Amino acid sequence: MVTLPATGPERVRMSGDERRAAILEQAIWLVSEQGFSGLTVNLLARRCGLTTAGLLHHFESKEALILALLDERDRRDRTALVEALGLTRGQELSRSEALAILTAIVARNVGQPHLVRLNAMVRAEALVPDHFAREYFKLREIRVHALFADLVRPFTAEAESTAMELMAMMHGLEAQWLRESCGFDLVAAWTKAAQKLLK
Amino acid sequence: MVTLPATGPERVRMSGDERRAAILEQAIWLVSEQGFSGLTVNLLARRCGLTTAGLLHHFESKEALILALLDERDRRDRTALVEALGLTRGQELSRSEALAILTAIVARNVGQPHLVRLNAMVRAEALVPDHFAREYFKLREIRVHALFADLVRPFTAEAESTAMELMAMMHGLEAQWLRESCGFDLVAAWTKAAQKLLK
DNA sequence: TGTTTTACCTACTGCCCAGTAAGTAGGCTG
DNA sequence: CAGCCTACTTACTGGGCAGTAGGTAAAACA
Repeated sequence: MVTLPATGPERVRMSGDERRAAILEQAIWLVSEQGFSGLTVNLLARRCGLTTAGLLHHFESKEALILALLDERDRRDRTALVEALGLTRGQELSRSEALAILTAIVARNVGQPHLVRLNAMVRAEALVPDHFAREYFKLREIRVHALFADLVRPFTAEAESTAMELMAMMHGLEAQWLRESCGFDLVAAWTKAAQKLLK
Repeated sequence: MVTLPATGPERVRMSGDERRAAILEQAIWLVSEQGFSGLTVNLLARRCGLTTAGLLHHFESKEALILALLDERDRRDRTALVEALGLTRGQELSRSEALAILTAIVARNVGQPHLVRLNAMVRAEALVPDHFAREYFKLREIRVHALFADLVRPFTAEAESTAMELMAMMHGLEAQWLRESCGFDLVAAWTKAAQKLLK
């Protein structure tokens, strides 16, 4: 292996937790820039100022790293969701309150297109029948589906199908927005679309 | 390279065109089964009963092969679309006629999930900023967008945004359908959703 | 202060990758 | 039947890949 010299003099020694966090942060950027198949252990290691072996000291395999990556992204997402739901926890929401929450989620995503891209790309990659992350996404979508359904149930007869439509629309619009290099107002497009779905 | 022996006695010699078609057919299956990164020249060659070198006699590089693959898929899709549009060419469509056409497109896709998966996976992969297929998908989505907009213009004030919503919903629902292993009635879900969007 | 733990390195392995060079053999055309 | 075109082969190359073995030195702890 072409173990390039680690970034020379300014080599840093971090604690395990710090280093792992730094690696995951870089990994998120790398996947979003280069795609899933563009994530190589050596490249990621170099970006972190490490060697391959140094990186693999913290994650025992590439697959383990990717699963940790997904968890990390998920954790951030969940945090944001909880914030968006915020004070309204457990209440019966009105149509416009639900719409506001859904829009807040999308609005947050607008601020971090690299995370949205990461998500979109790995989610698609995981469509491969025996993909190791397939189950992960299946479960995740079930959770989000349940959340959306709860959100709209108070004022919608068909909460299940509406939730599915909202998810499909959100993912679909986000993908188009990424394809057009964030060149249109995603929040506006989403709000307009979501209103049609929330009848 | 581990050039495995080509399939022994039943080795077939085809004409260039036949062989190229056979290779593309196999490639479509392979990508849809293994993902984009699962497409290796050697594996594809073996599935076609060829060696790596034999395959590369027909496509000068892997990238050229993939672009040919996209064109092939596109060609099939367009053929289907023309069929769906069929007799209605150039007419002003009613809302229910437009819905019928949109549903026909989805209904056709239900019959070939491997093509849908191929499409979804490569489209996501092409979100990478400098991906060689990025421009391809950008143009393609513009074309489909224009087509959908024309379809709904006669009875919709906001044809542009509605077309975008339809595309997003179609892709989003198809992705969920694939993730759930074709485990729900995609056409029904689509029809219900499209009706909400066509106001 | 001596011992242990751990972050990280150098140096390496074996594998698979896309692609090439040079030759063989089957089918078509003169 | 002669010669050519082309489909396809064997055999190879250089490079990148994930992962490993074994060592070094800094921090943490006794």
